Amino acid sequence: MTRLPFAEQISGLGAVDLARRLVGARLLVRGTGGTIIETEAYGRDDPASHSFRGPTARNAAMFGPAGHAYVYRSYGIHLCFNVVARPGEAVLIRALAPTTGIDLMKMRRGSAPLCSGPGRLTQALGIRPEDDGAPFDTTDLSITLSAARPDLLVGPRIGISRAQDLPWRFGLAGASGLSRPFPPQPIRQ
DNA sequence: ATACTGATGCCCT
DNA sequence: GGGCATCAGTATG
Repeated sequence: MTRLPFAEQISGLGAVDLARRLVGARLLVRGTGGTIIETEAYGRDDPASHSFRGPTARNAAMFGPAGHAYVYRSYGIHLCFNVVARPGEAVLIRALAPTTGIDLMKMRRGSAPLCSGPGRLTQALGIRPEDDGAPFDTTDLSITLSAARPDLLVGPRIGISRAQDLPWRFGLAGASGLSRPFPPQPIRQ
């Protein structure tokens, strides 16, 4: 049973919808990976987004094809890994529950936590600057969406100074290994 | 538990 | 020169 290319599965989704869909999906990078448990959406007219001021050399992948990777260096030290949605929109992957290649992740990281936080996750998975702009559905890089729609936690994004009010951070309810706790969730009935 | 600091790349004004 | 979509280490309640 074949499956649609990842780019087609997410075709037309904005960053917020894609961020919600990616929680619970499986991410594999060259033999390491796990279940995505935390994401953040970054929009096109979003003051906290790298795309806010339009295309540059650094953010070019955010304006490239949907369903490709956007990888950038953060604070000069860490890499952060995103999935491109509509033009100028992307989803930051902030945490995984590791399932595959855990020994390799431990060698790269040295100590726990392995994938709790965007910089730790890229180190554990061996993400490289050259992965910027790369497609999924390859032997190096793949995402498998989950059929289930798990309960999500929602909260403000981490580590930004603008648009702090937007509830564009999403987490898998009940997951351990979130990069930070979520605020108390509103009651759903 | 929170608070600060240094490491470092690179786009922005 | 300023400001980060961060982390690890250290210091202090």
